[in-house]
Amino acid sequence: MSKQQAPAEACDTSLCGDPLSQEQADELALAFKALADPVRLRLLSLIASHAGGEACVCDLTGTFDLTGPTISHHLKVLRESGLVTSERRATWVYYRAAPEVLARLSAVLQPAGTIDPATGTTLETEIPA
Amino acid sequence: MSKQQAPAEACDTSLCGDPLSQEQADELALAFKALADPVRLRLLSLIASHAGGEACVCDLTGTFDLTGPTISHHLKVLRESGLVTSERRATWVYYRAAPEVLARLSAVLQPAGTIDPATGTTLETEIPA
DNA sequence: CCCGTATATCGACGACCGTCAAGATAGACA
DNA sequence: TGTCTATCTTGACGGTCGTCGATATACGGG
Repeated sequence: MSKQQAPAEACDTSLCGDPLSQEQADELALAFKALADPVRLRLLSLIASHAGGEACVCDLTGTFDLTGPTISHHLKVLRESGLVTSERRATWVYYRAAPEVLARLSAVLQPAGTIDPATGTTLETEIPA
Repeated sequence: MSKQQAPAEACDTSLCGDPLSQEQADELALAFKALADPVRLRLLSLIASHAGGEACVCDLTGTFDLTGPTISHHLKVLRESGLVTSERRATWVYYRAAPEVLARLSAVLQPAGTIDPATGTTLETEIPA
């Protein structure tokens, strides 16, 4: 298989195009570090897949054999990494996923293997005719 | 290899569709943990962007202010997580990125934010009143 | 205003991680 | 065989991370 060299834009935000400066790597590593824990991954998926696109903390704690403070800690890591946002409504705090941040991370990983040679675009830039 | 691009199934391998079992989360966390370090991210990007799709260790060590053993350690983490493969040719060892693994991780993150609304899948950017 | 529930912070402890120096292994070549 | 270079392994040290119990803050309801 020959290597597919897509238009310059497709590689701009990915691993295949730029040797990734130290600052970029530092920033990306912070985000991936937030994803590098099974509990946080499950929290994120619970939030992202929850009806209405948001989930209250009380919806999340029951899923794990972990104490409240631990869940709160993981949510804080997700929040500070920008992967989720939180909003307090009355007694409860609701979390929702941050689509742009997730899309950015996805774009970094994608073109290294799955650039479509035909369009040269990634999925999120694909425009239906 | 089949493409999982069917509109209705776009959530099957992503955060938006499945609450992500503990086993899935454990496995994904291992991969993201391998990405959760600036040095490894830069190593991966150097490998992925290198001419011919592969890079020898001697091409990589010069980029960092780190000792040989440390680079070797990071390459081992990348190797054991499946993100890269290695092959010895004569005195040198060549590394290349593993496209399928990267694509899988990319797919996990993507649909949470960037599914086309026409496909009818959940979309967090679209917030109904 | 006080009480109960929901969520977050603090402080501590054990486990894991990144880094290094020293030594080991693999291959090329004489 | 012996030596040189390239790469990996080992063992150790300091720092960071996940988890907990105790405590604090926020809010609604009596």
